[in-house]
Amino acid sequence: MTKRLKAVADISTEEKIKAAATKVFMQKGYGAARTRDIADEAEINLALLNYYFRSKEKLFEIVMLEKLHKLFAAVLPLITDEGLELDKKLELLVENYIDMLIENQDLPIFVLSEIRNHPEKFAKMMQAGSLMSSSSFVRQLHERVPHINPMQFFMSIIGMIIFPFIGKPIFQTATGADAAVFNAMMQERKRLIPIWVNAMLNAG
Amino acid sequence: MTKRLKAVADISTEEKIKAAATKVFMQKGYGAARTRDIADEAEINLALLNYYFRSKEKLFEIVMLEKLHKLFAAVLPLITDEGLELDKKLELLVENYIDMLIENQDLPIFVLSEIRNHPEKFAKMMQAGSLMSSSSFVRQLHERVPHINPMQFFMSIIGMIIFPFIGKPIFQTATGADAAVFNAMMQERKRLIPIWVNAMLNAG
DNA sequence: AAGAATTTCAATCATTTGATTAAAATACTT
DNA sequence: AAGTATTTTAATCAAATGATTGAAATTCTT
Repeated sequence: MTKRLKAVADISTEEKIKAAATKVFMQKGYGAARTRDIADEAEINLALLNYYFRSKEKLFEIVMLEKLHKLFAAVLPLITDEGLELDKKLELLVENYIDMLIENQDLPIFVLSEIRNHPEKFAKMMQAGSLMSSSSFVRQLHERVPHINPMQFFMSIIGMIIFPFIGKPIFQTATGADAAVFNAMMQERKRLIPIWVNAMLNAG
Repeated sequence: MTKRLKAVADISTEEKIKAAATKVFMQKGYGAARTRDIADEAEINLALLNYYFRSKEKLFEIVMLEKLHKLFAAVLPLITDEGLELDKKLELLVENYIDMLIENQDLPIFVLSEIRNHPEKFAKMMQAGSLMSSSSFVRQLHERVPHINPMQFFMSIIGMIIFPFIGKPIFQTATGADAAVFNAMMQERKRLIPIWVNAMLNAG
């Protein structure tokens, strides 16, 4: 009861700060992000940031956990699905992942560079990593091409999906392409990558 | 004459600072790197950093330019070589690049995340980017599979080569592999990727 | 409407950080 | 060896930064 209408305000300000923090952390990374940048972006007093989140680090952990989840949620449920054959799984994986990445273009570079900068934390992510290597997707790859380490295929598939978004600043200027052209190319890859992977599996 | 023996000392201290800066910048990124970390790492007085390099930013530019060069030097001369047929070029590209990356495992994530954090600078790199899309390698890809944008192949090939190094923290825990196992897998990829790319080109 | 709880703010603190300075130490020239 | 130029150091500065405080404003309860 004491909480009913309060909760509304809570969400409003707290979410405003979290959204601003997400934006600033994603742009500059944890180390270069300033709590004042976040406060300005959220249009709130600096003290409110500490009032709601106690510290820069705690706020970052919340943002980071959400991003980590987003990066893995698009792939884990699919590749661990036991009742889906390889070809269909591959097709859905590519389509879902590329769609998500088009909407979140600098998610991968953010997550991967922050992981590199704070390798100590992220024991939680290790869990997701292990789930991958024991997934039915990897097992199916192994059954299809028994004499090659399925992780070799897995790294290649994920690389083909994710890497264009990480290397975008280079590729985009390389091709002189604007955002629309880049996105169109990513759309095209939803069709190409499954064809290519099948060719790789048959060659492997 | 005034410079003869002086030069020896110059190189020693200046190089010590540059080496320390390289290490710290690569570990933490520009924004989170502290000049005092660099001075400590180099075992020199903080003032010497500014004596030799004027500022943190100038020092960073030197380090960054070297890293950028290293990242592109391993690939540009090869893919722009007009007198090498596609298959051989691909084979050499994969071998050279993977060898270089095994020796410089966090080069890609460092360069790519710094480019993202300071997109304004790096007009120099755009040059390298353009050289790629007009390279004979890309032209040869286009001749081999005319109905597909050769940059689609190019992104996939570079992605298969580079991405495992960027995603290493995840893949390594995913597989429970130590550094030696990871490196062995990268060696194995020197053989696999050319086979796979050929299969892709034939399927394309 | 009065009183209590929550939220917001301006001001301020203690550290950290990039950079400078002036003096000391070292190396070089003659 | 004396004098000059170069390199190194300790001390310090001003600005930036994460965080706190106490009071003001707002919202909620009764």
